Amino acid sequence: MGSIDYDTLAELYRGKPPEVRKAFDFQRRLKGCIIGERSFGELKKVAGADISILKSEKKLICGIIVFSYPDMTEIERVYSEVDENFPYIPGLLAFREGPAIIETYGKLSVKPDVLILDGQGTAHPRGVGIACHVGVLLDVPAMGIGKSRLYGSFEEPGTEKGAWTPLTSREGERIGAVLRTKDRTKPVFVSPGHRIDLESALEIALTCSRGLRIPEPTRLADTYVAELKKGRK
DNA sequence: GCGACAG
DNA sequence: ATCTTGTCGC
Repeated sequence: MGSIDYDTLAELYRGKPPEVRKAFDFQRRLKGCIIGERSFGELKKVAGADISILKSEKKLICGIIVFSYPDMTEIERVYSEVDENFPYIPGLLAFREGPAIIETYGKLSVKPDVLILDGQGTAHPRGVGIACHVGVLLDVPAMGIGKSRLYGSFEEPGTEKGAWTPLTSREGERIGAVLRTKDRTKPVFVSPGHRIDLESALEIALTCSRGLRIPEPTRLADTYVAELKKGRK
């Protein structure tokens, strides 16, 4: 693993007014730890994570569900409630949701081969979206599937399921892809997080999309945390 | 200075 | 993320 230490992270999260400059420094260091190649064998388990917010309690509810791949049969689901101590700032989403996801991941008795996160991986202004951030800190293969664009330019992909176009950074680098997961619906934004390449991420995203726009892992994790939230109200 | 801006 | 009614399509 790289040289990222939790003390720096914990210190950062404690900052009352968000210390954006320190977050940027952290992302710069984290970027050097990202492995952009596929480093896992046969894909047998995938997991999806999502967050919902308990505004009154100032807490985040995180849920993670592990599925067998490619049949998408649920294997395990866990959740946790964590204090909300960082605001939502575009480009710094991982500092808000990352701690909850990391804590919840630790509760899994079955670890997935790939973790799918709601949001971007390398398709980020500094190349370190939440999928990279969480993937590196947990040292687990991770990828991001976002419902909308954060960074990068692209051409609209074809309208048929499976069609995709590259997401390009300002410097001309291919940082992700815009993928049509369902015919004639808004495409999703796929990008590598850690220990995976774009081609593998695209294949996984498409295989997990069972006729719906949002791939099963994150889609079901979303309904899971929504139910947990409802039950707490 | 003026937009853009994951969840 | 969250708020929030009806409504269009399979």
